[in-house]
Amino acid sequence: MRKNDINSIEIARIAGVSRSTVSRVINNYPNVPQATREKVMQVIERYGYSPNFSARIMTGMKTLTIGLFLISPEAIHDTLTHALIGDVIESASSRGYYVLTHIIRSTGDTETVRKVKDTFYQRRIDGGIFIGAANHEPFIEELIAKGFVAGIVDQHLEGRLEPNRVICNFDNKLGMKQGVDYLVGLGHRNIAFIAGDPLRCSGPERLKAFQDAMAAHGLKVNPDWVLPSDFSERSGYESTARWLQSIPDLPTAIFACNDSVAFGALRALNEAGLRVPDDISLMGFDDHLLSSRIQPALTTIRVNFSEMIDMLTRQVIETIEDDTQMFKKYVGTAELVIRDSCRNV
Amino acid sequence: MRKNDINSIEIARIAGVSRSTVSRVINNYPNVPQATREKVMQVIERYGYSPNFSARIMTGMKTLTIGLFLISPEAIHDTLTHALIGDVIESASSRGYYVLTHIIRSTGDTETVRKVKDTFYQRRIDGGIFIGAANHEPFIEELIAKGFVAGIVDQHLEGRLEPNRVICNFDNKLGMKQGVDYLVGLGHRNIAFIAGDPLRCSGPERLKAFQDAMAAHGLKVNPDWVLPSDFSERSGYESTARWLQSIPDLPTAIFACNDSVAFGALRALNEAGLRVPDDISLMGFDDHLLSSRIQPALTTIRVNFSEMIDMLTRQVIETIEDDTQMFKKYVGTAELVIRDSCRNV
DNA sequence: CTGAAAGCGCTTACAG
DNA sequence: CTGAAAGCGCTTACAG
Repeated sequence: MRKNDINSIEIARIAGVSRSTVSRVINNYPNVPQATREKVMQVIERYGYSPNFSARIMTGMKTLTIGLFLISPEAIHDTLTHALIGDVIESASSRGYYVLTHIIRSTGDTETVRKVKDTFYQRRIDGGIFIGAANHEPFIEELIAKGFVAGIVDQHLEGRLEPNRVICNFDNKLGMKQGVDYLVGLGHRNIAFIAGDPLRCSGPERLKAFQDAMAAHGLKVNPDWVLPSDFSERSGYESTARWLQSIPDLPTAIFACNDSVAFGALRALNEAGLRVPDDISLMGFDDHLLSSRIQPALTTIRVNFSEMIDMLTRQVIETIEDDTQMFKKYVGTAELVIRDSCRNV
Repeated sequence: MRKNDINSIEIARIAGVSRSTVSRVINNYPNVPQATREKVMQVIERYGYSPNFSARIMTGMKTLTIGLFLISPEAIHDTLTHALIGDVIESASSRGYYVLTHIIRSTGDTETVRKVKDTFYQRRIDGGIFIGAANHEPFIEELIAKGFVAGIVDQHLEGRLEPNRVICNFDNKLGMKQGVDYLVGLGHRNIAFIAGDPLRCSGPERLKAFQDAMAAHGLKVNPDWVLPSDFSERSGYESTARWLQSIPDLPTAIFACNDSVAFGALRALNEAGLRVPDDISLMGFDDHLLSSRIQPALTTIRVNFSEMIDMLTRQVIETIEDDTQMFKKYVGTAELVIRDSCRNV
């Protein structure tokens, strides 16, 4: 394309000052007399001049851009993920920031990881937000160690309290407790659990919280009733289908680590001729956008994603703009939402 | 933050060549002997060097980034819009491109428009995609006139066939015809229409297509039965509610310009004690993600948004990479999807 | 208060 | 095949 119409040298010449002064005006330096400022501003306005972005970055200025990196092996067709992206953009835009988004198919692909790291090293962004990463993801830790600000959804690393690490977590403990209390209150004693990705923070955390909540009622968890998944609908379906073929007797309820997995489990149950909640109760976690719309409407634990993402984005930006900030962690709320997928036994 | 660890001068020194040669290696120039290339590459690998992004841009290189600009007065909480954003990111990521997203609340805000234009002028992006713009949006036309490549969803401007203009449209004519044919086939003669935003391309286009399709059956459109909207659910609700209070008698069916508007109309109808489809039939356009899930499931015209967006993104990137490309326009498909919201009369 | 100059890190004709 | 040098457009100590 063509180069910028006009540069600061031209503006300086026309306004009858030096480039230094033009720069001072643009950057609102205090030591410029009002008269000079106005004179320069007029020329700037007249010619529609705006300083070259790359040139400014090379001198060390901020980019007013944050990166958004989605780690997802599959194409992103999940409405919840879409909403998260939208929330980050919404939140950043409202603060005058751009969002540079990229999907990371696999963190094992060195080429991709290199490109993402370069985004930071080359200062295309002032900071980044990571969604879907493993609890311990080496390249993210490397970036944090180098001092870049990183916002991470769903992470818990003991003792890592760097000021440039911004965390936002789910209240898995509270959520699981509410869910289990509710199921037990309905008379359930035999409850299966579909666990999430063991590498992600909420995978083991939700499982542990489930076990603890069960134990609080003096109930123990049958190891054969803990199924694996990776938080995806597909894995929920496959895992449940396989499990149904292998077990001698059924629990009265299934608690899924999230709603997507519950959707998959529901499908597998239906295909096996089991009806929810008549034959078996099903409980989710997250309150996915579709949870109120499926048949039967899913009883679940509501997480306020919009609020969490907005908070995370806001704090990432604050940390970028003020490097005296401390380590920050936000924990979202968890609230039982009773619908139609669980019944009395 | 801190500056890049190492620069091309260092690499050159260590490899025992000049910066020119390092640059030639990085950019895969042919005139570098294999031995030299390997020697330099080794040093680059060893030090994890990658050339500074801003510096490269200043010399006129591509940014491998496209802008995505969403024009929307309201906060974006619509799942369809979220999906569109996801599709652009998905499509661009798969081609190695980053997406810089920004929401434009109002094209009347000169400050915002200025910032968006600067994104192009300052070469932060190689091209942009616009969603939700008016059919004729001055600042977009200005960018196209300056030679920037712009991908636009839903635009038709007679005779504007610049090679850097990439268009993707809906087949409004075919869609409306299918919808009207279906309704007429069910016995409907009196059909109301909720029109879309008159400034957007598909607003007047769908209305015209509706009128033409009706005329083809010898039916004329009652002017009192053409309601306004701006394509939003809210406007569909408000417009329908107001209209219901003012009209002496009801049509047997309502054709909404899109599904969001249909959702709003449905709510207004329900609140007025009218049931769909028993008391009145309702038809949408787009096949929104929720259309199959609402009560009653909405009969509508399916548009393959994912495919449209993927095509648009792809062609924008192709146009960026090869400036000998011609003007391109893609028209999506339109297909009747029969569900439960229309009945025989 | 203000200008001349250095510096940011590349790429690309140009000359050899 | 390769290097020295110009150029991209800013900002920011520095000196006055």
